[in-house]
This record gives sequence, structure tokens and C-alpha cells, in this order.
Amino acid sequence: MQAGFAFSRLADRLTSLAEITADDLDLLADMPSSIAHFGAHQAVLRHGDEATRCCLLLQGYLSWQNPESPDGQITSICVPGDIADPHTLYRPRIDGNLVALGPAIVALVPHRFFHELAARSPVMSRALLLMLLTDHAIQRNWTINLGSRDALTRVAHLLCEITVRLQTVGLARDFRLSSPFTQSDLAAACSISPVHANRTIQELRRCNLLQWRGKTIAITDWRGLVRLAGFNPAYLSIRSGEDARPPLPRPAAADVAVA
Amino acid sequence: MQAGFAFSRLADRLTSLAEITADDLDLLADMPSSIAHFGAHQAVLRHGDEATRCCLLLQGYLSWQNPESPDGQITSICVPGDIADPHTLYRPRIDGNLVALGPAIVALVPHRFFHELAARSPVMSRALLLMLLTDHAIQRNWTINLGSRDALTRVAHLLCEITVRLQTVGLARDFRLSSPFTQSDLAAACSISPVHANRTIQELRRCNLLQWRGKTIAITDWRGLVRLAGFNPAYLSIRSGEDARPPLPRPAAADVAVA
DNA sequence: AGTGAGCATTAACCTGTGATAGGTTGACGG
DNA sequence: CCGTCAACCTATCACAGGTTAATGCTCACT
Repeated sequence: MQAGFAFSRLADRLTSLAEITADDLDLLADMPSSIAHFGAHQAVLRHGDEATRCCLLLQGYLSWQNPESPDGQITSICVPGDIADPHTLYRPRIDGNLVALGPAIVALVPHRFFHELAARSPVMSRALLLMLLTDHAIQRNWTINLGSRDALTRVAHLLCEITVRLQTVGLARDFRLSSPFTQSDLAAACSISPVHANRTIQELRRCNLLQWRGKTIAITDWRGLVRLAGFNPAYLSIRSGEDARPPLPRPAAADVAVA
Repeated sequence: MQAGFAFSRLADRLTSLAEITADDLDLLADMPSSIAHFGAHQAVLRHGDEATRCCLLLQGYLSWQNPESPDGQITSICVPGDIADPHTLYRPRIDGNLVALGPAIVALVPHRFFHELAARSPVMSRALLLMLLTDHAIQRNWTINLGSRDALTRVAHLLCEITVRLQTVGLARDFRLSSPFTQSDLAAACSISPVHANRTIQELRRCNLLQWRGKTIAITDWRGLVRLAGFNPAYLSIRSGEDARPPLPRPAAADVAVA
């Protein structure tokens, strides 16, 4: 039941990308997979591996890290519902390390399943392609983030992005998100030093934008955070054509603080 | 004749990505296109446009710029043979401004042509997909570049990347590249100030790594530049499976300094 | 209760880069 | 021939953020 719950994140994610029908979703029922659990900072995929399966993230966060940089720079972050490595469907050689941020649950799905899925359903094929394109858009935005913002706004922007991405799959609806990652992880994602990450978070706290205690972050002033970051969710789009919807809290569910 | 020459860049580019046959290349012969010329800093596509055609770059350089950042941050650079906006095939809304760096010649090709091409030839379809994936890998690398290198190595890395990308389409074989872009353009791509870009270039000159006079850059010590930048061309790959070939100067052609 | 590991916090100091502002060169037009 | 303009070069000063290192907190395990 826990597992079925987690799998529905993928459905949510795909639905956010294209007009998926019930029939299409039924195709996911046959998905073969084996479930794997990972602990904090444990490697899911290693640089140089040849992938034969995709990593579908069910719970927690994963990060891609640059193997060459000494401080383990993080180049992207995956949230539940993401396929961490969709590109391996077409080019299986792994470039970078895929590492869990905090405990994570991953479903390993044979490449073959997705290839057949795409062959069987044009809409699903399109959704997978849009997933790739969205990853690309996110990556471009990380480039912008590093290139044009200072530490404070950079961290703020990253938090905005993660929040909206979680909301797309039904998490963090009340702007509370589980944060198993450390301040050093955040620093590695924003390319600042861990010490300065700390200074920065304190500044965000002092502005009453958020609380970060223990393993959850509560964003107490969403609009303030968005304004500070200059965050525009359009790039995360979400249903081709439409512009991104503002992440309004929909009727609360029971699954709120679990990422 | 000039034009036919330029079109062959696309063939070179696609060939570098997948095992293209002569029959596949023949399909390119029907490519409908209209040619457009642009001057320095002129916009090719504007943020918010809806694209119905792809921009195939024949000569010169194009850049994607972030419309929100005041200094016109450059988030990626296109070289001849690149399709500047392959993602518009699937999501036509333009995000960012596509701007010419120096004079550029572009072939505008209807989306329809590429969709039919992909439907007709699986290999071509694959090559187009790999083009998207390579763009993505390059973008990830820009994130790494901004996040983990200082100004000097950042500029060095960018120059290495551009050089190798030019070489895959038969340009810059002798490590001389046309550089219609200004130091400010370079600065915008590396997210440093124009003044500091100048300091940096002088440093590179002082180390005898390159000459930059007028509108051409001559890299005089390629290995030194690669070492300084920590450049590893693997991410540009270039024929799935293989690792990237070292960019050896092949028998010189007549087209050397023209980008 | 005691120990140790990992993480958060604080402080003192240092450096790369930005900002500003001025000077030089070269291409072009009248 | 001179004025204009854009690009390039140089110098100086201020500050965001890096580095290092010491201290404290919290939790897990014995």
C-alpha cells in the first residue's frame, strides 16, 4: 500500500506533462520493477556504469553529483515521481554520480518497459519526451541561478523550485517539506561554502521566510520567498501550452509532510 | 555554393551523433528552408514567441540569453551545424532570447520537415534525439563550469568547449577560430564582469595559451589550455558508445578560419 | 550516564571579483 | 583631416563569500 501510494507519484508527474488518459495510465500497471532503499549519501549509480534500468524515485531525494569536483558539486536534484536518469534510455553510459540525499526509495525499471510503453502509446511517448525537456529547462535554470544570483537569492530560488516540483506530485501542499539533506548538501547544490550556507539560512530565518528545524522545512512566507528569489515557475511547465499554475494549496490530503 | 557548403555542417553534426547512411543523408536534400542573415546582437527569436520553424545555424554563432537578467546572461552558445532550438519541435513556446553573436547566417526549417524526417528514418530520429541530449549534457556542464571554476579556468573551459564543437563540424581544425563576439559577450557567458573578462584574457595571453587579435582567436597551446581548464570532452560525445576522439587536426581544408 | 560522530554555529581573516572611472586604439563618415 | 563611436585596456577601492578552526548541539550506541 505504501508502495502503491508512492508509484502514483509517477502518474501525477506524467499527468502534469501531457493529456494522459485512464487507458494510458493502465499501461503503467504492468510496470516491472524492483525496489531498492538507499541511505544518506549512498550512491545509486556510479560514474561510468552502463544502465539497463531507469531509476524511478518513489520517496526522498536524489542528486546528481559531478565526480570531478572535490566538493561534490550537485548539478541537479530529483524529487519523488521523477525518473532520475531518463537519458540513459538512449545513451546508457552514466556521466556523474547519482547519490541519495537522506534516505530514499527507488524503483528500478528495465529500459525495455519504457521503450515498449513509448511504442504502444504516443501520449506516453510524448510525456517521456517532455520529461526530458523539462529536465533540460531545469538545468538551464540552474545555470541562470549560479550565474546571476547571489548566495541568498540562490538558496531561495532553489527552495522555491523544489517546493513547486513537490507540489506537482502532491507533496508539500502546505509548504512544509521534508528536508533530509544537510546544509552542506544545500551548499553543494548552490555552489557556496557550507559555512556561508549556514549564514544564508539564518538570514532567511531572520526574514521570517521559513523555519528549518530538524528534518522539515516550513516555508512561512511563500510570496516573500518568491519575490526575494525572483522565482518564475514557468520553466517547470507543466502541461505544454498552458503557463504554470500558481501552486495553490488544494484540499489537504493525509500525505502532507512525507517527501 | 557557399550555402551548400554551410548546409554540410548539419550532415557533419548528425554524422557525429549516429551511424547515418548515405540514404539518410539524401533525405536532407529535400529540406525546405529560407535563409536569414543577422547582425551582431540582433534577435533571432524572442522570449514568448511561438516557433513553427527550427533555426539551423549555418555560419557564425548564436546565443541564448536570459531575458530576466539585466546583464543579458548567456545560457548557451550555438555553433554552425547546431539546431539552435530543437526543443521547439515539441514545445514551441520560446523561453529566452536567441541572439546573434556577430554576423550569423541561419536556415529556417519548418518543424514539419523534422517530424517527417524522424518518422521516415529511425536513425535520423535517433540523431535528433541525441542532439537534444547533447544539448542537455552541455547545459549540465555549464552549470558545473559556473559552480566550480574561477574566472580564469571558466573562460578557458568555454574556449575548449567551443573549439571542440567547431572541430566536430570541420571548423577550427588548426585551433584558429573566428571570434566575432566581444569580450562582454564572453563575460556574459561566463558570468563575470566585462572588465574581469579582459583581465582574464590577458592572463591567458600572458601564459602563451592563446592570441586573440581582431576577429580571430588562435589557441597556441591547446594542451596547456585543456590542462588549465580541466577540460574533458567526453560530455560532448559524439557517437554514442565511443568516448570522444581527441580533436586531431585532420588534413587541412580551405575553410579554416571561417566560423 | 558516557562517548563519539556528524552537523550546526560562530568568529577572524583573506581573496577573487565587481564597480567605477579614465585612457587608448582603430574603424568609419563627413 | 577631424569627430565619433565602439571596443579594449588599466588602475583603484570595496565587499561578498571562501577558508580555517574552534565550539556546541543532538542523537545513536554502548
